[in-house]
Amino acid sequence: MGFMCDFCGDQRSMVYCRSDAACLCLSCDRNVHSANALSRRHTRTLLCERCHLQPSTVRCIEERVSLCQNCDWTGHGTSTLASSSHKRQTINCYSGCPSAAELSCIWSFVLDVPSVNDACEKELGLMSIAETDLTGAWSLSENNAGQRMPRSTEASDVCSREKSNVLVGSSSLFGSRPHTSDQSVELDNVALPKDLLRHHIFGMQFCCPGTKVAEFCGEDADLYKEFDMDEMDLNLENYEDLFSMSLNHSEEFFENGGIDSFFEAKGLSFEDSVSHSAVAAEGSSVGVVQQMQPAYSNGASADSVMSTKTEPILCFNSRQAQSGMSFSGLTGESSAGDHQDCGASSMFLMGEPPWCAPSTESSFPSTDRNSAVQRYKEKKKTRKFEKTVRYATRKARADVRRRVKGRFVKAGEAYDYDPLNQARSC
DNA sequence: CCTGTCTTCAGGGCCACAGATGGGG
DNA sequence: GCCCCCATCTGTGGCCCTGAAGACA
Repeated sequence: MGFMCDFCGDQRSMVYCRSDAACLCLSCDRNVHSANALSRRHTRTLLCERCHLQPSTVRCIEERVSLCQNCDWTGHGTSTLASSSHKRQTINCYSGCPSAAELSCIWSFVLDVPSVNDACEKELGLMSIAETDLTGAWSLSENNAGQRMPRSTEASDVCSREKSNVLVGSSSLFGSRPHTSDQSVELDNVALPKDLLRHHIFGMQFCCPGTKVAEFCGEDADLYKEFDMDEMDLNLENYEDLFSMSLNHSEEFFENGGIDSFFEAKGLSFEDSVSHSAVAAEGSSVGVVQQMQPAYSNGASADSVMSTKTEPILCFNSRQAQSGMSFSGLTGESSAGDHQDCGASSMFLMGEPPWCAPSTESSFPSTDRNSAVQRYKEKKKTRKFEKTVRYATRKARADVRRRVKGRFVKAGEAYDYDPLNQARSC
């Protein structure tokens, strides 16, 4: 790894692929990762512009430089440094083969770099995307209180902030960024790049077996093929059971207690989205899909965001759901490592981000963060780790089997616990 | 600040037995 | 190739034990 692209050795390296442990220029990144479905799943992020060795996790807005955790910590971590108050923005990973326009949406600052801009236009080309009416039932969660991210941008810059929120994206919509449920931002009020939004929408639909890209995308279908996640093995055992519900019945669904009750009835664990990523899904008012899609399949281009050994446990933000059926994130028992793949988002889960020195230099309100951490801990405490039962018959038998101190006993022998009678024989 | 004690929590093991699996005839 | 028989393996839930981690004096 170094300053030059590991693949061509000719161009300046711009992105870091964790899966390949390689630094690549944009053109090689696209070439290498468009080879097959598996390579498209590799998550990449910008390369640290200081050490040129590690993937960057944060961009210092003041210095206009992308930094890895180490360099960020070195440069900003000490509260005595003036730079410690620099406003920083989380950089997240992406996968698939995004166009230059999409990259510029994900990393709004990318086009600040002339070489990147040139490479984008030259190697990738800009794609024209028809306007699509996407207003309506979408809602996206804002940053978690624990996030350091776009809060650092000025409040007056609503558009850019929301752009960052949503698009920094692979981990905003796709990724592992935690969020709180009570901080929703309606897209109606936000100027979102619609092309990328379409990716989120259709990318999710792609992953739904049987869904035809063309049905939704029309002549733009090709554009979204790169985000096609048909190959993904979702292994969602309760898929049909969960999502066979038609959106036509969504009103009844919510009247009956919404998603909480639904998950309870299904025997699935339900986690607050605090611990999970924000993944948008279609609202009923979009009126395109007839069935709800498994939100976590929307990992679509985020693929490796949930490095996808995921139990069929979905995270669903009920409040968002009630306000228009917008899904929020999910994965099952995402490990910290899973989140780390996507940059700093996991740090909220794991504790203090490197740049979040326990002092006041952060622009983020500590009370919000503390409350978010508190909520997360409470949720974690009460979280139910459901396990998958492979053989229902064995479970049924075990459920009625008599025991002594929790151990099964032979039929007819003395027992101290009978699941059927809750009685003791001795 | 260090040390010892207590509490809390997570993870693994144990048990019987029906069903799954694989080998041999 | 197909069928049958037999031995072995697997997985199921509740309780207990143990070690790690945190809280507290």
